Amino acid sequence: MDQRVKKKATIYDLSVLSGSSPSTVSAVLNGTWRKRRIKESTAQTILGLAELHQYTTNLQARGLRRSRSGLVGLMLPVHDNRYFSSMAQTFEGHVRSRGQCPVVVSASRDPEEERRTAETLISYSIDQLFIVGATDPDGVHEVCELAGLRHINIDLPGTKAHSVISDNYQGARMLTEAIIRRFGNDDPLRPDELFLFGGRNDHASRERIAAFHATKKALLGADPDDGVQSSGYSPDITLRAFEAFYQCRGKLPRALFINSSINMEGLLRFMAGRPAEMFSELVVGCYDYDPFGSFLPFPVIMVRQNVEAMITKAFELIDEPPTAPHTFLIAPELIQPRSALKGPLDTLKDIA
Amino acid sequence: MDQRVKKKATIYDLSVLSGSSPSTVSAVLNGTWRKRRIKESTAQTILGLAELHQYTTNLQARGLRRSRSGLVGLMLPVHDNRYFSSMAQTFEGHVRSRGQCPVVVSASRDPEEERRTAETLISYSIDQLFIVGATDPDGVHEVCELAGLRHINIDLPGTKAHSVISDNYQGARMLTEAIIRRFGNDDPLRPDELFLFGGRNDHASRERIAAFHATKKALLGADPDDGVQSSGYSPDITLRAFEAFYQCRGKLPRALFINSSINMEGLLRFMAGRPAEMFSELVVGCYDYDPFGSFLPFPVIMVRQNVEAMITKAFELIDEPPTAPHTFLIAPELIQPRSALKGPLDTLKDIA
DNA sequence: AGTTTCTGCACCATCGATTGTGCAAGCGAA
DNA sequence: TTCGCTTGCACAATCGATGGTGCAGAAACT
Repeated sequence: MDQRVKKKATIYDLSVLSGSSPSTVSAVLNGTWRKRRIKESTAQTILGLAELHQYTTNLQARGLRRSRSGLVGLMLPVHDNRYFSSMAQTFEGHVRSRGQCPVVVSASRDPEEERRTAETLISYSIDQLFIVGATDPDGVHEVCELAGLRHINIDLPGTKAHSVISDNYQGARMLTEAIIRRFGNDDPLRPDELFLFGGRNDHASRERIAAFHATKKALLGADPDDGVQSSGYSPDITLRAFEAFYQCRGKLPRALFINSSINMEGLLRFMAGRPAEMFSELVVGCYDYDPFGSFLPFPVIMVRQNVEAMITKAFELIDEPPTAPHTFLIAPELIQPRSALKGPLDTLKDIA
Repeated sequence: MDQRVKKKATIYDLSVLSGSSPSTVSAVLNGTWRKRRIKESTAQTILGLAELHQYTTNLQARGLRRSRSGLVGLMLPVHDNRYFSSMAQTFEGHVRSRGQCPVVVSASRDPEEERRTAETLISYSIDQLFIVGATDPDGVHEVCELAGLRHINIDLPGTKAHSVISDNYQGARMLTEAIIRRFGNDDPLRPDELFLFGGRNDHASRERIAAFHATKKALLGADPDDGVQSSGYSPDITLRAFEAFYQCRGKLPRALFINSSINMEGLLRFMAGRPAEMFSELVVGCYDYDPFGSFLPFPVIMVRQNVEAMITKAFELIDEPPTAPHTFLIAPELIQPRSALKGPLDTLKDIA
């Protein structure tokens, strides 16, 4: 009875021990026993035995029978980033509070990997899939659709399922404006002194770049065409973009719009080894919030996407009866330099 | 045939279509068909049909039968932190390269939650569990042991299973030394000017604190008893510790040893709203690495734990036949201020 | 021709839980 | 006493894949 590594108890074991049938045991243990008119005392007996023998449901068996698993998937581009990891943290909280089990995986922004990952999750009969920042949301949709899996896009929109995304245009507008206004009237920013680094050809980048251009034009009167240096979502490519810029012009712009914290890491790589004074006059706007990024030696204005609101909205939508795909915008928030905001961790129990 | 949301094809469907038995189909699809002496041509037929009908294995069914799932679990304290999220990123790479599916979940440093989480994962018949930074590793061990689940501790050691952890003592020694040496001989640091913030009563904190004391004593000749302000792993408690300290002494210490990046966020919260000049002379050592943290306006010396080495070692150990529990130390690395290091993301394909 | 050895596959029990259905015993009413 | 209803549960099919075993027919050998 107390041997190490004993087999786990099953409903059949409890059935023998209790003298009831497996189906009765099953009903008692999964809570449907009142509906099946099982006597209270029978239920108590079985529950007692279950406790005693440390019974736990084999969720694979249940999943096989019910053809759902109780697993809820979150597919991220990458883990190693405060934006996405706070997404994971928030997501977990929601899933847990629904009594399900979160499964967080990353797919490296690779369309092929994204589809494979979705397929794997489907093979485990996950109940729902939240697709965050996918490079090819519609490709993933295809896979989910075939399997009849409820899914929703977050952060980057698709055309075939609901999407909940940051209001990138407004966010970028606010950010560009804040960067420009940061310079006083005595020495105002010139249009050719503000550059955008990062981004690629995705919806978020396009919106941000459009807002960047429009706001520059509106506030600075002009907007030279070369104001944007695409460099994907890679620190190293961004580093090279900065190096190329620097080589070419002999200096950095006075002000930068950086498309994401990942690109911001490219700026850090550029800064490493160069004198701090080189950057003392710099003003940076970054479309993402990172508490440490907010305290760099130069002013960094950041945009915090409202992760909590996005996840909440996504959970609402995913449960609703399906309608024509729609994209929901969630307003992000402008964060002044030197701000240390609370995050999902702050809701955890504090233990000193 | 092309209806939306058709049921997924099973081996039975393919069995009918191909005229072979389900077991033959199964063998062909899971690759054991040569061992079962299935004719090449039969196999090809079935593979062709599988392709045609987009067959994918129902992994819950397989898992039920084989009583393993192909899932490998990683249990983190929290997601929203560069140390743990880089752990997740690295872990994923390893699991994927073994053809299994990573499942990353967090358990909030709550012993109860840790055990529940382990139990849930066990109910899904995960194959292995990597337990990172658990508050009660031995409690989790108990649960795993009962289920015969292979598991290993990372970051915080347990006494009942192998552990792979950072060499906290050496790391803290290096860090303390680097902080002290940062001050020149003309205005050397006094013992009562260096304080440690953060940490609680766990193995890592104890080791670090011990090394902190020892190194202070060795290099500064003395070590007043009140040099340590425990504040758990919570930004807010750390904030309050700084506020209390400041209230009491009217200033911050000249030098700080901060126990983790989470505690470091407490310092950020303290900085927010206070003038930057207040911190211009500060020297900080932080036991954790965060690229943005490395570029704060004052020198921040960081310790980077070798996540890749830890995970690699853990994978080696978890596959080995079990022996008496042993703790393996992995040397961390001292990172000079203003360093932007490569991380797990840099191994991904760069797409501009 | 008779016997042994391969080939190539089918059969069937099994993993553990779920759920539609059936049915006996008990009870009240007619 | 008989009919009908309720109570309390057991039976058995099912989810999809796996793998041990057995067996017919062909090939090889004596």
